[in-house]
Amino acid sequence: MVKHKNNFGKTKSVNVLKDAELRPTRQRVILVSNIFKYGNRHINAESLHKEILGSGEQVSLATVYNTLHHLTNVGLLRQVKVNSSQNYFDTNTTAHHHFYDESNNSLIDISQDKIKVQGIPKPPESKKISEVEVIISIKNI
Amino acid sequence: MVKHKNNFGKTKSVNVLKDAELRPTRQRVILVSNIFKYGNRHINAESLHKEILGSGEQVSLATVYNTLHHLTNVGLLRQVKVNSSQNYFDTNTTAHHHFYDESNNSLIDISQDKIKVQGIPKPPESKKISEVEVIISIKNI
DNA sequence: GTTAAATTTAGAATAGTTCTAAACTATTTG
DNA sequence: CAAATAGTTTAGAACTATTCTAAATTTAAC
Repeated sequence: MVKHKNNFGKTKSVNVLKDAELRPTRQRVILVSNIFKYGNRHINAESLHKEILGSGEQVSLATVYNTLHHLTNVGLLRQVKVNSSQNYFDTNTTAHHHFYDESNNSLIDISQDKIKVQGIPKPPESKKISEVEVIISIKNI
Repeated sequence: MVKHKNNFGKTKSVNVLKDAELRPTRQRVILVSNIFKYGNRHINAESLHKEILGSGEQVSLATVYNTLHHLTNVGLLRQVKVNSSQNYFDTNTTAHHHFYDESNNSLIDISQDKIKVQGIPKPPESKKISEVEVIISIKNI
């Protein structure tokens, strides 16, 4: 897969963090730059941590977890509901769906307008719907 | 919630196991009886284990895990893909969908004929679809 | 610059699950 | 039906992903 490196440098990362009312610490700036440097991605904590160490920067794994959760709380990331042992965070926070490849635990986006879900029932009393997600599991033929 | 106890005694459990080419050991018979005694359920290993110990029977946790996986492999159970820390096994193996209650990690079945998913895209080259699942996350108002 | 508050960190703790290898049980064979 | 063998169970160790803790550090405000 070809990844396009976007313009997501230090200044932009600092602004993103400030807008989210998160202090732009050295670690968070590194994390935000890496997370949003490419187009939409599906990230898990361990591999993001390795990626950052690999680029010569130092951020602890605990901070990676903390930051992923902070970014999720402010709506910059979204957790994907797949039954992998690891937690996946998606940089695409707009409504969309996923192929989930069971053979290598990878996710592929499916745009919202491709798939129509009809007949969503009313949620139970005193509950509201927070998200509708279609997961299409795939495996090798 | 009211649970209806069905007729799923020892003989029936033994037959279910034999049909699945699993040896009907004491432990497996206990497990199968408990799993299928009520209507459709969403089970996780820890609580099934507690339930069995509570009824005065002895089965190790390792055997609970082993048996849940065996039953899944032969198609008697199905794993549900929600992003809880625990793995859920569903006794309803027919195609259907779920409400996932984020407030208490519980699942509610939605029958297949209620929800229509249209426009499922073709899977990538040399992959095939193994399952299409709609997860409607709900939370307290 | 000083201070107060927020953040980071290493490592411990936790939770859920899988692994291991010895003991046991079910089935097959003679 | 006894012995052989193949499959199963088990306790506990190991493992993996994640969260917690509390001390050290950094940031932001004054």
